[in-house]
Order: sequence, then C-alpha cells, then structure tokens
Amino acid sequence: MPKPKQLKANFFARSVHHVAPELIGATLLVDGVGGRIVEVEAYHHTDPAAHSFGGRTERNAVMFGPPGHAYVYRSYGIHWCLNFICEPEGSASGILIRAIEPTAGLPAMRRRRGLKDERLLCSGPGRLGEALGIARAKHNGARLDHAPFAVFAPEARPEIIAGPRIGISKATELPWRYGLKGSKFVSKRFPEAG
DNA sequence: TATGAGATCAACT
DNA sequence: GTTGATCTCATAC
Repeated sequence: MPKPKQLKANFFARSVHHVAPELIGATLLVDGVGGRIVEVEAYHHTDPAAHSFGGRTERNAVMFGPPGHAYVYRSYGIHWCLNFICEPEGSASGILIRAIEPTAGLPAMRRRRGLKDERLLCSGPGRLGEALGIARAKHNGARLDHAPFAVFAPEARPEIIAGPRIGISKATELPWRYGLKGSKFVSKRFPEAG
C-alpha cells in the first residue's frame, strides 16, 4: 500500500464545485476515527440554501474565514453537522459532509452511536457527526490539515454520481450533491439514470 | 416501503 | 413564535 497523500489547506482554496467531487473517495479521520467519504453537498454563497446566503452572523462566521477549516453547526437542535470551508477567504462557501464509509475506529463509532449496523453508522450528516464525536466547541473553525482532523486524497479516481440535494426547501433543483456510485453507505440512494 | 410526529436549539421575523 | 443542510420510532399498508 502506498502512503496516502494528506490534503493541505490549498486543496480547499478553490471553487466548491471543483473540490466537492474530488472529496468523494477521500479519507476523513477525526482523532484517527473515520473512513472514506461517499457523499457530500456543495453550498455556494450565492445559493439561497446556504447558511451564508443572508450575510454573516455569529453562527456562520467561520464560513467567511479562510478555506481549509471546519464549520460545525447545530441541526434541528439535536445534531452536529460538519462542513469544509472552500474557495478564497471571504467567499463563504462550503461543503457539507453527508456520509462516509466507516474504515477506521469502528468500535469507537459503534460506542458513540449505540449501533451495530455498520451501514447506519455514518450514513447522514447527523449520524456522521455523532459517530466522529463532532462538537462545535471542539471543532468549529479548526484546521482540516491539523489534528484532530486529517483528510487524505483518494487512491484512485472513483466513479462519481451527482444529483439534487436533500433535506432543503430552497434551490432544490441544483444538482450539487455528489456521491460514490454504487456505494451502500450514502444517506439516500441517488436517482440512477435508466 | 411509506408516511408522520417528536426531540430540541439558535437564528431570524 | 416559526423554521430548519436530521434522525428515530411508531403506525399503516
């Protein structure tokens, strides 16, 4: 096995539409726990569904900061969701990590989730946040190329599929959800053509 | 398989 | 007071 290449901050300093598909197949670790990214969604600041669309607030402040950092927010009052900030500083665009295929630290994830089913461990932004132990106090604004985070490039270029985003009420027609084709670990199956 | 309600917090009107 | 980038459990086919 060749040594995997760790992604640095400059990887994220590009358009979310370039970075998002390239994250599919990459490996995300938090304190050594995580796995292969199989599903993400891009949120551009011109997009009505993005948290940054209405301007800077206390919650979304890190979206307006430099790329290569983590943006963590509370969803529906219960879940912590993890985003990667992209593009040049100030553009306030990011990528929501929606699902990973667990490969490292399975026991820790099972313990936090209280589940045995590997497939349901990280198949959704809220589940992923719980399995990786994500919390705003610990991870909001943290660098993605420093501990406890580590992101590694895919070994080979995976087959990627795109589709409309999930769980939002605005701009639902934009096909900015990306996934690993055929993966059983996505939060919801992609509408396959044909 | 599909639909519906509850949980629970912070931003926003 | 309402809404949301969600998940789980219950109930109905």
